[in-house]
Amino acid sequence: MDVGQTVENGVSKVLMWGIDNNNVRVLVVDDIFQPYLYVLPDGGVDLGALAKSLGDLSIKEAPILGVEVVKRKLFGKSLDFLKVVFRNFDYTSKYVRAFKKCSGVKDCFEADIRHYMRYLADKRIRPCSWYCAEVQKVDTGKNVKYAVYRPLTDLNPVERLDLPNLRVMAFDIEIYSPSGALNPDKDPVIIISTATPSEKKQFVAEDSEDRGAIEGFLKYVTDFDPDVIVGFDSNFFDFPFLIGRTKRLRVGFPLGRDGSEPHPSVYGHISVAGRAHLDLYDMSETVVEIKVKTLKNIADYLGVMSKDSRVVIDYAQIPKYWTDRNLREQLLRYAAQEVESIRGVAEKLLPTAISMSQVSGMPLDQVMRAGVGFRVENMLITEAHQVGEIVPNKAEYGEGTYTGGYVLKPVSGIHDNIAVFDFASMYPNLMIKYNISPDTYVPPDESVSKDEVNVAPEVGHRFRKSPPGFYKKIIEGLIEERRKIQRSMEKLKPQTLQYIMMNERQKSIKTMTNAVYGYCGWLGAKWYLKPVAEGTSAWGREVIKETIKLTKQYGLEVIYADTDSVFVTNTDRVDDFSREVTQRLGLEIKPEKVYKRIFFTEAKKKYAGLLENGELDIVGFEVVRGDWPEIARTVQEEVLGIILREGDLGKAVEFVNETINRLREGAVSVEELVIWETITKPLDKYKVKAPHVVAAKKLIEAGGRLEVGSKIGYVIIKGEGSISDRAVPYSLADFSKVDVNYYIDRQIVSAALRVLEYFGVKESQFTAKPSRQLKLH
DNA sequence: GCCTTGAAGTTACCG
DNA sequence: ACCGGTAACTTCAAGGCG
Repeated sequence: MDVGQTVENGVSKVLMWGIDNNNVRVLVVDDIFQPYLYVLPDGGVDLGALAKSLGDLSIKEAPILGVEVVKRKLFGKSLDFLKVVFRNFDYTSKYVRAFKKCSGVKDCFEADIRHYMRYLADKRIRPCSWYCAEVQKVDTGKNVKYAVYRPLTDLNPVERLDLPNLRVMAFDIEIYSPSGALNPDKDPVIIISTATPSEKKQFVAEDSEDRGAIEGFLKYVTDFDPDVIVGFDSNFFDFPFLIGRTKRLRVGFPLGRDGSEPHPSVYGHISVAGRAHLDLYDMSETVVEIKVKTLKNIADYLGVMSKDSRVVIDYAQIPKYWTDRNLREQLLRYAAQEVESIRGVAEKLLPTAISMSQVSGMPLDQVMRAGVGFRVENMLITEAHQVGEIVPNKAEYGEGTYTGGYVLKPVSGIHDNIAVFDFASMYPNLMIKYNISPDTYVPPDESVSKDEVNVAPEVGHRFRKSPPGFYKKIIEGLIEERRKIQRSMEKLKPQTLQYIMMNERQKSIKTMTNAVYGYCGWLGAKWYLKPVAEGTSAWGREVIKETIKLTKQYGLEVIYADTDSVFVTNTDRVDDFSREVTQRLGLEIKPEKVYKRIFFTEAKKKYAGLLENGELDIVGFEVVRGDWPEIARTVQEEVLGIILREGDLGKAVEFVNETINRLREGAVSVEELVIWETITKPLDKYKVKAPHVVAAKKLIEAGGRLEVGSKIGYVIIKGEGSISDRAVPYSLADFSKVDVNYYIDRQIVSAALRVLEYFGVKESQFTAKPSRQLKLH
């Protein structure tokens, strides 16, 4: 469930926190497994002599236990390495520096893999899974709530689909900060709320005296002894604040199972020993439908809180609600609701996190914070060890970009009865088919006979046909595992926890499989190899272009195509068509869906279609973009609906005009006009005066907080100057200030016309307005 | 100095 | 810190005109 490491008396230890089959919390400590790294010698060096001189560099604090000559592969090439085993992982980088100075040493490898990750990889242990081992009880002499063991055998995987009964606790804090600065040296924690499936608690400060509340919370957590702690933005807010506050008050904060305090860990994550701390904010990144990731939006989307009787209190209002004794009750209710939302969301998203942990091999409390690239990499490292492949060091420079997927310009307008076919997992399957892998790639300077290699079209990269590459093995393994899970799901009842878990697991496997392609073209990847990515996409383009040709030969019209999908006129012979394409191209293509009616503009990657079940599928249009205000998105969605379902142009135009009138009359809320955009870098790094940047600066000036990566919501108000000059954070503007004409011209009409101009509708058909005369104002 | 035009910068989407 | 392809917005600077 959680993994850690420590060095005691110079001995490296791996700590595995878990739950046994009697529901007892256990800590398994392995102090036998020793840290190591690989040294690549220069060619022609006397390995024995080099091994000896490396061994001579041994230092007392971290003795070298052995230097062994081993055969390993680096990018598929078999080479001699020296495996240096030593006792204390704290000295890894010291050894690397010393070894690199040593003559006869070309490079060091795998020195940056954390000890516990190497342990998991070497021992094939996946987090959040069941294992069986013979153990020896360890007497710690301490009064702890868990049993401590030392493994006597390796951990053997157990085929078990169920999860233990995890104790999950949500928490949330409220701060009294009249200045809004949220300074732990000054501002007290007024409310700490917790929620478990069976109990809700609140620890409340006595005015500004919060010591008791914090101590109460600490005692509660220690007594309840949660396995999983969840918060919302807790990595950046709740925990840092609590840590700062307890330091200031000089109270201990031993929240960890081993009595340690929460501490910053990898990927900017706060770690609590023995417990998995999860920040819902990280998990919500997987829910792409939610554009602005607030707790409220996430909870609403997942349907975890009833919308009635909800108390809404703005952050800025908290001090008022706290000071005013009559309002305090409402603040407490608000805080209780927040923590209940967190708990509810956690319940829905925990299966995703657990399955990602199982598949990537990363500990549960890291996996959702780590980027996709690192998850893939971690999975690859695990596999590399099994096939004797050394983990390469990160490339120091990239080779620039390469060409990706092919996109066919759509036939614009309305089409009836269109079938969409797509190649399932096209890139992974191409990697299997042509054995595309970092270890099968043949560099241009290497000569090899023609029939031993697959040659990528257009780009000419060569990959050995055999032996099976490292990627091929992994991808085949993942596909097989996914099939197995899907088969096992047939026997399970939907809605059961097991079914949900299996479903999440197969989805995670699919996600990871598809991410391998992106990974190998990523500059930060240890296995970065441009020809692998470039070759894969080149074969992909060949396949889709061939498919388009075959489609035409089949007498079907191709309306649109993007990367691995084609949109064609529907036929009663869809199955024949799939079979023929599959057979001719050697890659499986499947009918994915049928649109009764579909609409394209001239733009690629944008379409709206009516499915056979009556559902409207909108892709790429402003409707699905979070950086368009709700009012424009709603108008466009309605227009598309009317056009596709009823084909009634007049009605569509009328709807747009009604919305314009509603806006003119002030019958809309400011919320519908807010434009949300991400601040992607520090404000002073922007080269142009963009509206969202100007709005962000105004927010900061007014004392607001905004971090890189978060979204700013702004509206355009009336007045002089450019749009940027008139962009203000929505919290600072009321409806009377809003530039109604901007919203009509640039948002509503623009979004509506994107669709309606294909039916001859002109801008002038929308309620006459003083157009483009900002200058006269 | 004003206006038009196209490039640059920026974001968020698709697969 | 997965990839490239794409649309669309606003700003900004260059070029043309008088």
